[in-house]
Amino acid sequence: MIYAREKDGIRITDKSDFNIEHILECGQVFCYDKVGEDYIVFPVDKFAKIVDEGDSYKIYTKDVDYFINWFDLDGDYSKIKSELAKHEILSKPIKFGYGIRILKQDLFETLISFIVSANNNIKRIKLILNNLRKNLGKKQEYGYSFPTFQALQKCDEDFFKKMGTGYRAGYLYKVLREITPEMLSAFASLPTDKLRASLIALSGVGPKVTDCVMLFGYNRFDVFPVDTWIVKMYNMFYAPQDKREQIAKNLVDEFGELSGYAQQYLFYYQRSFIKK
DNA sequence: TTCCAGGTGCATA
DNA sequence: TATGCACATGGA
Repeated sequence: MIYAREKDGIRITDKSDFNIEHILECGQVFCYDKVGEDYIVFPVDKFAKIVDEGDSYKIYTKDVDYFINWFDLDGDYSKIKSELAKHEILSKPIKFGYGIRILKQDLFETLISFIVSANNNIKRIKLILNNLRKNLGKKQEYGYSFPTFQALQKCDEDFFKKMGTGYRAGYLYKVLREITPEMLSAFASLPTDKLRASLIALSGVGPKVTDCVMLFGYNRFDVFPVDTWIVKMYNMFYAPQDKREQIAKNLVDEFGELSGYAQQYLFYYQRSFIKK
C-alpha cells in the first residue's frame, strides 16, 4: 500500500513508485497543468491538486475513490518494474521514469483526445482540448469539465476547425455519429483482437490511436503504441524498420503482457532525455 | 523557410 | 496487400 486516505484527499506515503511529473509528462494524458510547483489534473468533471510535500505527496480532492482508481494506486509497480528490468533495454528508462503509473482514464475523453493527438504535438493537443472545455464544458470551481458526448455531438465540422483541430475536424464530426459512450463501455468486455477491430473501424482512429485508447482507456497491456518517438527509439536500439505495425508486433512479442508499461518507460525516456 | 509533432484516409497499382 | 501522398496548425 503506497497511500492513505485522508479527510481532504489522499496521502502518497511511498514515493518510490509514484512521481507526479513522470505520471503526467509521459504522454498518456492531456488534462493537467503545472501550477508553480504543484500539478492539477481535471479528467472528465473531476479535479485534484497534487502537492509535493517532501517525504510524501498530498493529493487534494473531493473525489478520493475516483483518484485512487485513476492513479491506479492499488497497482503493484515494484513488481512490474522488477519484471521489466530483466530486459536490458529498459534498464535506464525504468530508472529515469521510476514513478510512472498507467492511469485509468475515461473511455470517451481518451478516444476524443487521441484522435486530436494524431500528427500533432502535446502542447497543441492540450490547447485544442482546453478550447473544447472552455466552449462546451461545464464551468467548475477550478475551470471547465470535459464536454459531454451530447455537447460535442451538436457541433459541426466548422466549429471543430475553430477550436484548432485542423483537418481532424472531419474525423471528430464523423466519429461522434459512429459511437456513444455506452458503446465504448460495452467494448470493454471484448477480447483484445475484437476490441482492436471495433476501435480501428472508427473515423480518425488508426493503429496508433487504437493502441493508445486500448492502453490508456481500456488498460489492455498487450499493446505497444508506436508513434514517431518510438520509431526513433526502435531505429536506435533495434534493426532499422520504418513499418510501424511491424515495430509494434515485434515489441509486443518481446514484452508480452507488460508491453503497455514498457512502452511508457521507453516513450518518456526517449522524449525527455534523448530529444532527437 | 523548412521541418516536425503520440497518424489517418484514400487513391493507385 | 502495399505504397505514397494530402491533410491544418504553430513552434523550433
